[in-house]
Amino acid sequence: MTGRRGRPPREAGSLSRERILREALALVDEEGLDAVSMRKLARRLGVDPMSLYNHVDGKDALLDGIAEVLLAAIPAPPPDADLRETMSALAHGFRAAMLGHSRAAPLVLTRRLASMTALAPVEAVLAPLLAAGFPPDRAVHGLRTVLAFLIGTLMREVDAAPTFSGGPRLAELEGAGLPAVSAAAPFLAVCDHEAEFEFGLRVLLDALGAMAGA
Amino acid sequence: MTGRRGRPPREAGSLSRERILREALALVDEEGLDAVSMRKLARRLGVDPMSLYNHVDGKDALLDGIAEVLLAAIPAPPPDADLRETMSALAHGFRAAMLGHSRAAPLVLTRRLASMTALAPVEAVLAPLLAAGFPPDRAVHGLRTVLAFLIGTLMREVDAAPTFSGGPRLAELEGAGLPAVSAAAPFLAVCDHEAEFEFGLRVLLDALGAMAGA
DNA sequence: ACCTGAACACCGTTCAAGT
DNA sequence: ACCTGAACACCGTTCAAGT
Repeated sequence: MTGRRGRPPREAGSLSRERILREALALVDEEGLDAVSMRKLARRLGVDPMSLYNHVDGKDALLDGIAEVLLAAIPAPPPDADLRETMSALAHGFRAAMLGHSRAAPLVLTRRLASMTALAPVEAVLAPLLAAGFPPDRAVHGLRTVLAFLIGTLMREVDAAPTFSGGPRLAELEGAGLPAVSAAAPFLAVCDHEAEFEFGLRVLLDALGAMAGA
Repeated sequence: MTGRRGRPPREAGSLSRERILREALALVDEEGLDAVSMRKLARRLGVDPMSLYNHVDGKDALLDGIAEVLLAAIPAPPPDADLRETMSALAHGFRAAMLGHSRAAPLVLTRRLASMTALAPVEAVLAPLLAAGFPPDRAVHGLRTVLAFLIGTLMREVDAAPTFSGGPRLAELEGAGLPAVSAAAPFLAVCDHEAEFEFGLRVLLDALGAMAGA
């Protein structure tokens, strides 16, 4: 922990939306989403809580701003790649961006974003689908299916969704009429996120590839 | 008179975990998750805020309790159905349970549950997979893939995830280097949740069926 | 244009006291 | 065993006042 608490009046250009968002993301990374408050963030910035409102529209807008920072970290796919490579690159880029800030990821995965920066990845997905011959309605269909998978999978990786890991003990299960659960218990106890992700992605990209033919 | 000792003119029966959870769910249904507070809930129940703590372990446990109520509403699948029918019935039951309380659904979709009631649906999914010949590790694989899809899809239906509906106006898109987005704009503007759900589910159940053969 | 501090209307939870 | 109210340490945000 670096000692950036008690701050003298000025330092490297005082407040700005960018500096606020960067500090907010650092706060989420360190202490989690529940720890975010306008007052605590202001304290970290050495500033009165109300000063934040000159650059950010309130707490909800602040959280949206953090989500946009995460989304902006998704790299653009190589422009010469085919449909499958493009989709795969974007999916992996999305995943890497979320896992790089796993405590902030739920902001992207659970909030409705209406900003322009949210549209850049959408463009990057739709463009190759249209180029592959998908009519626009089915391209949107494909986009949404892949996105639902990504959101659901990442929600689990990011610890916000159930894995059934350290749950109840095995002994209770057998006596409780849960034979299948107890038979699979050792595999419920661990989760290879990487493998789960690759498996699901392959299934979906195969299905998209088959649709592209028709 | 009514069996219980004289008590201030409150509604029938005093406090109980069950009554608290029912009222909490009603509060979420009416005002949304953000409106839930221990104090407001107590007010609705005509009770001191601190009385709730005799039946519930705090706000987080209260929210977990609401999630369990939702999960308990998933009907058991018909016992004589085959793999595909069983999985389909459970998926539809899960969806119906979430859509029946869409503002509370994020509690199920985003929180890690470690309770026994969360395991009943898991048992119901694993049992037919094992019966169909899946080894336990691959059955868990299948469970998790379907669950990720359900969570991602329902998160969108429940309004917690992006649909790209009422976003920026079309005119801005063309000038912003988003040709694919603007070409698909009319389809991004609407979302047939039912059709999206059925499409994705079919893709996954087909893949599971193919795996069952091998 | 930006920053500040007091003030308002809330929170979740601890604790000591009541029945 | 259950319920209560005061108290503590917080919130997000409005507003009037400062520079």
